[in-house]
Amino acid sequence: MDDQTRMLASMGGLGGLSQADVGDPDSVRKQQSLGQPPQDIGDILQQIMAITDESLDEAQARKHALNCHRMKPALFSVLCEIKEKTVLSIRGVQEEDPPDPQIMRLDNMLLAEGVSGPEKGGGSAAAAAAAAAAGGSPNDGSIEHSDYRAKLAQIRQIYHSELEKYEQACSEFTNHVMNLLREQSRTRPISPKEIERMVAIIHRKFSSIQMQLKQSTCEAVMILRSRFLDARRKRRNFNKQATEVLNEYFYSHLSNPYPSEEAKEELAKKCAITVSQVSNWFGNKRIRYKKNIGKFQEEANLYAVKTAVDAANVSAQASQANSPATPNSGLFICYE
DNA sequence: TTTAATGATTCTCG
DNA sequence: CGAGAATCATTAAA
Repeated sequence: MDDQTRMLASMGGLGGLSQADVGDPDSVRKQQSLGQPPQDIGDILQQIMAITDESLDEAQARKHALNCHRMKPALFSVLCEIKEKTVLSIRGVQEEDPPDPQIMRLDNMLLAEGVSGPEKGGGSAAAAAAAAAAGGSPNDGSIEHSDYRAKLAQIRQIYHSELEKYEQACSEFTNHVMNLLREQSRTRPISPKEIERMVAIIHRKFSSIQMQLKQSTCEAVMILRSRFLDARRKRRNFNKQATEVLNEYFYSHLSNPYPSEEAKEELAKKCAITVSQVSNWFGNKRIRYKKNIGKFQEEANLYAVKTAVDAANVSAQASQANSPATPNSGLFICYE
């Protein structure tokens, strides 16, 4: 066997031109058409069993001979060309790769929710924006909001770690495949273009995985948001002391029960609720009082007495301590 | 279980 | 944008 024959033999699998093919076409047809798998596997096993150190050495030697052969580059380039031409016809199907509108939408949403994009800062800013949009001053540090933020942060963290994992796996896999192909390109006609295409295919696959990740993250955020909104609807009655403070203010300003922004803030602080809750309370109270003054008369009297008593106490204390009168308590309570 | 009370939301209007 | 009004949804009382 001279070098050229041997070379052809070793390339046989790919080019479809093995000695067996040339020498005995019938045998191939027999194997392919009727298909006798048991025999095939048996053959293969036998071949594997027959591998010896010498045969491995021989294969290595053949490989080396092939690599060094002066005709190799020319032959490979021709084979690559042929391959390229046959592949070209198939390629058109999966060629187009425009920026997916779906993935853009997901990206935008993740960015808006502060999941992707700049780290911590962006996230809390978005949460703060959500809090502000929910109505109320930005420092409404209610439990739900911090809870929401915490959950969002958790989602963000998972998202980032997963994304990183996928990216790492993708680059690892790509490297692996590229190395493999480069290695094989020494014994098989593989053009750089083909490697490039392979890499592109891998990236497409991984980006589809990434899209799934983004999608599920979006879903998680949506669920969190809806739960958050629901949670806001779940109300808890204010504690007794808070209601008392609010009622006191209301009935002692009955002629003009519209607390200023500062007064609201003060009340909010006293009652351990938010300013918007104070606003809600006064809105509700005003309308409900107006609707049925009779029903609230008892309450009104009660608080009037209370503030009157308080005022009396305060003034008594004040006169006792000989200190200036307190500025703002029950001054226009004239209940008898 | 029904009902009243109550905090929150949503809408319109000035 | 804030107030009023209607309404929703939950809680507490009956």
